[in-house]
Amino acid sequence: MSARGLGADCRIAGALAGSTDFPANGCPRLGLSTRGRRKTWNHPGASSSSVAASPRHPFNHPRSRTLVQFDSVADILAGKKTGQTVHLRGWVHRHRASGGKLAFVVLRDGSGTVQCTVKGGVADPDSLAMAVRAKLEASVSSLEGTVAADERAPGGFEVKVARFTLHEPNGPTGDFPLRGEQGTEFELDMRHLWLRSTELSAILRIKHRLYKAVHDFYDREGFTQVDPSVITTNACEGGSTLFTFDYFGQTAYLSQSAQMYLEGCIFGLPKVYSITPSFRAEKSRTTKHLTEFHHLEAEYAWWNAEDSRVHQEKLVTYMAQTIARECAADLILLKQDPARLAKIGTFQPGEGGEDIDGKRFPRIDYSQAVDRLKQLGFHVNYGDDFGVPHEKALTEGKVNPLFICDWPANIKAFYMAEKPGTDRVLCSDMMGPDGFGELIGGSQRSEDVVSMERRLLAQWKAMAQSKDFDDRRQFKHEWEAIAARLGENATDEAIEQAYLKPYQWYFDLRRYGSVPHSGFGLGIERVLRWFTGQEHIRDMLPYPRTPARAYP
RNA sequence: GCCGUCUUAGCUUAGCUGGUGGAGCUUCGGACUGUUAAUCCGAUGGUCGUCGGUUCAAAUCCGACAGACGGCGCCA
Repeated sequence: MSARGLGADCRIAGALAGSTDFPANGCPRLGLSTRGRRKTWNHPGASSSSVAASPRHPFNHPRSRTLVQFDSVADILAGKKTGQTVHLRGWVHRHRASGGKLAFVVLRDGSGTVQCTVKGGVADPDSLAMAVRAKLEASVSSLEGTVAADERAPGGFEVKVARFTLHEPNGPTGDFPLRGEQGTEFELDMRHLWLRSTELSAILRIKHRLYKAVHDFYDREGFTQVDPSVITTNACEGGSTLFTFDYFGQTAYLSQSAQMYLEGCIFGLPKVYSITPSFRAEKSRTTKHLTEFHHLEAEYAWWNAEDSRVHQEKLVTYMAQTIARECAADLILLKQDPARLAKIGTFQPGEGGEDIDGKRFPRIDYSQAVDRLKQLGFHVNYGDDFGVPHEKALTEGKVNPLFICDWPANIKAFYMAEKPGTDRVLCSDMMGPDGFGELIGGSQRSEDVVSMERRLLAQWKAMAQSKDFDDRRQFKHEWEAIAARLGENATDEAIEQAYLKPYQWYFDLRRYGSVPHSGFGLGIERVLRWFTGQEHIRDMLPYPRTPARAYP
């Protein structure tokens, strides 16, 4: 988050700006009916209002006297508590003291911030002394006071405090390290404390809604969520570098994709999806790469590549519409216009999409994309992969993402289905607008074992001629390792067969009851970055992992 | 892996053609019963990333190294 230039007021944790998610009366999930005859946990008739009627009402248990019912700042700011006595707890968000006889403590409780005025004569002397010396970000375990509307208070309401207690299990709270202007490096070193910022809180709340939207969508679409393992002995796809580790004496990898495991699931459950961490060991230094990211992957029996695209645009549209509707306040806090997201998935004249059922992302064939880039003055030839400048040129200023379809087989993975009579494969990359990058990579999967084995070997052996030194070294290393294992039997053909051996379980899926099928992988953090319009993908997670950072 | 930028007090930074390093915030002390990132007065705080070189003299010029950040490639 490049928050440079923002005032400290915007920077340290705080107001959640209109969230309606916070339990209105403490903890309704533990709500007990105080009136019902059946005094059971999770009584279906238990309503929070029955507890709220008495703000000091302890949980309905004779030994729970210490559990005072706490009020929420959000309710105070909504005017629901005016004139009432409230009990609050939270953190010191701002602190202003004057003369040892008056202190303003702006309290943050996760639902918002409110000014609490601690005055001599109103508060008892111990409370006043504690409030005067309270440090920024100290925790307030108990604050009791009366709510009043007051124009002098930010937000229009303040709490006139009678009792104020700090929670200091390790002695007086020290000086909070984050304040005012901060550099990127310092923010990242202090990530565990920086997580209290309003922006990160807003982003993580939006991410939560995004996950919920995904699960709602797939539930409605009849999909089953499955849990493929993140530990794998398959160095699948080849392309990306994997993190390796010792798994009880054998080399194992942190998975970079659940795809192959999902493919194995569709024969019992024809439509499956998963959300798993995926790991990439490349030293990518960009604003859209993480070494650990969250991967939404889905796989479906009987669907072809275009069926898959229709599904993908439906998913992404649902995500965008849901976030636009449910997270408007957090989007505004992040200086984003919810209307921008609301437009995603709607027909936009001039973007090249067809106006079928009013919602459709444009598609462009790979060779059309090459022609278009040539018109724009790029030096690209049929067969080339696209780089960032090409992607930007094709997506600049658009509302909807763009599908680039049916790429040449030799620059795509071996498992993609060949397009009959061409040198291409049935696949598409969904490119986010304005260079937000590849959001989805998807394809129809090949069912042809001979073709997949041929392409797998061809891509492996091509590494020997690669321009990249690491590729050549890796090929040599792998080849020699297999040869050494085979000993006297190490003919070229035997080595190649040995290389293919780990994939045999995957090819079995084609040998026994194969079906045409398709699937895709979506980078949750990439989509979230696009939705929240943030500069860097690392702020899409609480503890981002990049090549230079695994702490805190 | 390649390319670029940066590294000065706890934090954010100024420091031109080399001549004994300035500020804001924090912290500490003082004043203050209506502040809004409180304000006002005073004080503390710096082997200028590390090592080496040029020079009478280096934060400043040169080199190497380290770390961070960013761009490319790879991808989600």
